[in-house]
Amino acid sequence: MSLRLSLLGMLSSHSMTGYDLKKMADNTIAKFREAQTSQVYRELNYMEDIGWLTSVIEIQTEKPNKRIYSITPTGREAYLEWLKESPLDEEKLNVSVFLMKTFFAGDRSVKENLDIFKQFKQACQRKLAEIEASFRELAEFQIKLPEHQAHAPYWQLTSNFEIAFYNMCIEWADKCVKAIEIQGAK
Amino acid sequence: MSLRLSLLGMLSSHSMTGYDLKKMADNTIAKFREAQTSQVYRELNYMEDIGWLTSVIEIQTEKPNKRIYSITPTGREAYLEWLKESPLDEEKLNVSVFLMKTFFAGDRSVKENLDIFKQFKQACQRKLAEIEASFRELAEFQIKLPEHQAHAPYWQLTSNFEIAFYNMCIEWADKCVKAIEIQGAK
DNA sequence: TGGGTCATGTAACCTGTTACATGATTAG
DNA sequence: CTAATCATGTAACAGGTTACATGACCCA
Repeated sequence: MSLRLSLLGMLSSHSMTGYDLKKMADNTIAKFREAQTSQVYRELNYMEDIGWLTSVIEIQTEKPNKRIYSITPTGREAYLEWLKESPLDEEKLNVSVFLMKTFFAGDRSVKENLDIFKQFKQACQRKLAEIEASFRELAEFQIKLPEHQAHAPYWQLTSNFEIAFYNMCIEWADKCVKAIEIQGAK
Repeated sequence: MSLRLSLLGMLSSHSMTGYDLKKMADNTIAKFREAQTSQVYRELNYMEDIGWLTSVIEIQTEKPNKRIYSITPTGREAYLEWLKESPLDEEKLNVSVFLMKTFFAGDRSVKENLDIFKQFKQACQRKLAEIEASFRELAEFQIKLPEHQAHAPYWQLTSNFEIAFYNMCIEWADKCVKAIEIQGAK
């Protein structure tokens, strides 16, 4: 789903071939979501079927012909709607999807971006609170299963990771807000 | 795959039903990998087919009968092999798989754990170096596509995230090593 | 002469998700 | 009376991965 929308996002600034999209994805969003060639072509077919894209074949003599995809108004609408969704509208806080959207955030207004990053921060703070709660649950679980003693210290390490992760996200979100404010002031 | 191995890991300390496994997964590894009931049963069937598990039906009168799964020696071997693999043996550094394994790290020796966490740290350091390289690639990409000016500051934010993430991982790995050393000294 | 780039895709498979189905007991 | 708990699963679908197939041109 999010690969689909990312391809759409790339096509929203340029018409391109599947081949170009694959290369662009490798250079940009690959860290959050890899794009297999086969999946790229499948998604393009699908989006053409549902009317988000149209394609034209360009005949070349020295090189293989290429099929150039362009976004349609319906496609652009779908893309902007996806971008607009805040991390709270999505069923759960999915950080890698959030990062993919950040990659396309230039297609949102500065105000929208400020709001979204602030919401993201709050969502992370709530996550931290949840982790504390599940910490207690895990402790109860440990009491019920005393034979798991050897495992307990490592369970703690995974909880520590989560806490460090969301704290990092919060700090990052703060820095993003500042950066966007400076950008917006220009 | 990693859900499969996680279920196997849980069964390696206790024989349990699918229902128990689902509950246990919800209480423990759910943050890294969710387990749908349907998938749990499918994986159990599959692992029984390939000889990693056996099952016995326990007839109950007041409650529905239950099918209790037990790990076989082949299954235990497969589990320990999976656990032993360092983050470098796996094709790519997958942090959430690493965390799942951390959850089961009590089934590895203290020495193995120390090695693995040190290797994890090194892998993260290498990732940081890669990010710097891809930073430059992204910059080139921007030069080629000057119309992407509005996007550039947000691309920067995603790179910042990655850097913060791997730095956090490195710090966490250091703390883990210290914690394991203290634990091992007992 | 061998590997990289350009350019398209198909087929099969694996994993994960959603929705559906059943039914008794027990606690509030 | 109603919701939760115990306990099992199937079917269909969606999304991502792996492997395969083709073929010309260009550069070292």
